[in-house]
Amino acid sequence: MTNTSNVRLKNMGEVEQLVMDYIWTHGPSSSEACREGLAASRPMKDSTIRTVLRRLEEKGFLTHETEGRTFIYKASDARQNVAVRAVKAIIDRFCGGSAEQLVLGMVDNSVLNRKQLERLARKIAERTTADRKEGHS
Amino acid sequence: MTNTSNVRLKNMGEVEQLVMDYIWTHGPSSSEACREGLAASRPMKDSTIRTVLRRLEEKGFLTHETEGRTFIYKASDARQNVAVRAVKAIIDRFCGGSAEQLVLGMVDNSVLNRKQLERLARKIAERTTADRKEGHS
DNA sequence: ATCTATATGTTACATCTTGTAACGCTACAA
DNA sequence: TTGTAGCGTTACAAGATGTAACATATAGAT
Repeated sequence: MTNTSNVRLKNMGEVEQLVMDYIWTHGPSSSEACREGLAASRPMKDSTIRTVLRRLEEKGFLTHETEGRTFIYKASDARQNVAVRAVKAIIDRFCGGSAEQLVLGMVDNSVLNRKQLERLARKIAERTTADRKEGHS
Repeated sequence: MTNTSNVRLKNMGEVEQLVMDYIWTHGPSSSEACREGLAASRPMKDSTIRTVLRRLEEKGFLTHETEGRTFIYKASDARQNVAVRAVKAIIDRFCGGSAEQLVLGMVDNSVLNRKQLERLARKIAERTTADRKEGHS
């Protein structure tokens, strides 16, 4: 419930996205690994990608540890959690903090299709039951 | 299904947010109305707010019509639709286009509480049934 | 007809963010 | 010891955003 992070969830730029996606997909990586992995779609000088990595770390999306003398960057958070936090930010901004309206809107707008809705309903049912047993609100 | 808008949903800046919120809350407004309405929390020169309004219109968030010689700005879209579109953007970016994972994540993260989940489940049930009758996917 | 208040048009500018990169320094390997 | 692989530092252009001054036009009052 507590606002876990003061870290402002600024938008990532296009390249920052690419790099995050690379790391989310390939796991902890060196700057060189990123550079090579992205070289085909997005050639970058090594200093470029290192700058991007550093900034992503400053923003809290990445952390790094040293292996030998090489920095290994890894995502601070799973892709999905970042997504959820981003959505949370939107909810706070546009929906006065209530996610419900938004999700209803998504349902109305068919952002979710039938199959998904069914699975979702099941999941919600489980969750609801579990909560009730544990007496959560 | 079709990508309805090419309008890139760039983040609004802080002041732009304030102005949009004002108009969403108060309905179509002149620049002066906005200025006065926001004066307490955010004093601005008239040329300032007019610039903001113009930019919001350029971005497609507002339109205006003339009443006498005064511009009356109104939101192009309801707050909620903008929110849904913003979330859609996130889904495309982080979830490969599938909203399901995200919403499940929201459920797991208690972004939605029990009461909301129940209402949501009901709504989903309705929606699902309706779809089935009409044979939608 | 002229003047004035009010509303819009235009232009400017500082700060931040993002993409891109050059240089320079250091430590390990041959 | 010397090259090279990696990091540190600094720079800079373009775009976004907040802020505002100055110019122009026009409806209404006198």
